Amino acid sequence: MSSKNSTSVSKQLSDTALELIATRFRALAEPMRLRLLNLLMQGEQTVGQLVEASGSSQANVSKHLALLRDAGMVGVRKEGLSSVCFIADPIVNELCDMMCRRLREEMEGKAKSLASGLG
Amino acid sequence: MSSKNSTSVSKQLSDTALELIATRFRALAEPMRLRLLNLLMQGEQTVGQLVEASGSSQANVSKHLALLRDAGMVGVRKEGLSSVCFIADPIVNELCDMMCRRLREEMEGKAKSLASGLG
DNA sequence: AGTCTGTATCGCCATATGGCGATACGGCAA
DNA sequence: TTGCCGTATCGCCATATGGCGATACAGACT
Repeated sequence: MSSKNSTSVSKQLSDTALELIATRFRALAEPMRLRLLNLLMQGEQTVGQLVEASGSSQANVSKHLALLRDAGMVGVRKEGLSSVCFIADPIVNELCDMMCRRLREEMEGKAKSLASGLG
Repeated sequence: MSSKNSTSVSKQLSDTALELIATRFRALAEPMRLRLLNLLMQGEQTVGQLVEASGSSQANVSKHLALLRDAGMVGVRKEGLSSVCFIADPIVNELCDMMCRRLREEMEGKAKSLASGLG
């Protein structure tokens, strides 16, 4: 029980844990990667499809996908010549949904205070 | 209904929405900021306390806190000479808890497969 | 074999960002 | 007023990273 992670009230995180968490969040911290994930939420897609749908270059999409793959968020399955990508970690959906919901609430709040504070 | 946002099954996100989401995630994508948030999860703290507890410089802590404040995640209340900081958005706890849980599962899985795959 | 297609990777550049020391600001004390 | 304390901000540097074009690679087709 001498672990530094006291599971009682305060859960202090170790440096390495912080790095790991930060890395995961960093994977979600780029609009293009979020776009790719958002596209993949609609179902599996080949890299080529993602390139076309995202409007970005093939090189960039490939690079972003590699990062998402390294982060364990996206999986890849070969199918003929193509690489079929899919969301490998359901936490992606949860995190994005949560963040979207929060943003929506916030925007509604802002709109309301704007409307009431116009005078 | 010719909008690119087909509201049926798939929820396509606009560019600005993606930017906003990415910005929020980016605020969580740095170990030092995660450390500050982790410290604040134990309760309100002055900037000075955070400087000491984090082991970072006063300038850096201040800069990170400013970013977290801009992201709406941390609030500040003046108390005498000091600035007392607190977590302003409960989503911080949810997101971090979720991510920590996920990492723990993952590490346990890795340990298990490592143990069984040693041969 | 050669060729084409789909992806991955490389080199480069521009920008963004973290950390540092120094300094400025704002409020309290004497 | 002067001086001190707690924070915020500035300038600088080093690194990391996104986007781009070019290229390498791997598998399928002829």
